[in-house]
Amino acid sequence: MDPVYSDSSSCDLFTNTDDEDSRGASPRRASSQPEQQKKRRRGRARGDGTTQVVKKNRRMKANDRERNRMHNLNDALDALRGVLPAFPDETKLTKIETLRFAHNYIWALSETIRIADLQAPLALSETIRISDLQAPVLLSPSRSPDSCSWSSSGSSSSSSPAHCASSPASPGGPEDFPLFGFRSFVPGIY
DNA sequence: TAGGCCATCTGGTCCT
DNA sequence: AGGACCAGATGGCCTA
Repeated sequence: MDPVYSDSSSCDLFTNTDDEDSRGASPRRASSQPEQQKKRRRGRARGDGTTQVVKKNRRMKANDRERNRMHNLNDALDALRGVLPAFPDETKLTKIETLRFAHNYIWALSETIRIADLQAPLALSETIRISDLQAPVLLSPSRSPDSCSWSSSGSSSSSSPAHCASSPASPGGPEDFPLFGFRSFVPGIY
């Protein structure tokens, strides 16, 4: 039953060398495999002794690579957390929260730029607050994604951030930029 | 204790 | 053939 060799030795190689599996964003997986085929076969791939050893070796190498890959992914996520506004309570954003928050944040910034462009002379000297924005930037203090709601008034233009966002009213406050204060959620980004 | 999040293992698929 | 990517499964940890 249990997962085979959980072989601890693993964790030592964080050597992120060659990084980035770069190869860019190749649109893999273009082929949409039939749903049914998604069933995984968990059966023992039986084999004779020698091939088993070879397979085990291959598996261990693949596990290492996969571990590294996930570590790289987590590093990237950490880097993303690093450039996002920090939360006062300094609790670490979860992965999904990080992605959603980044999504909202980018949207808010681009919206700020857009508005600044519209009212050019004024905007330069004035900080635009998220609450000034038309689109919903809704931040929920709780973690439950359910608490999200679209308060989008007036289908304002640009691409909606598909998110929930900010403490509704609560004008002023420490949040000239409310995004700093709470977590935001996107019920379903896409 | 249930539920959420996470790390890891694993096998399948695609690409080089 | 081997590596990258992906998604399902599993188990551990933590919190309400």
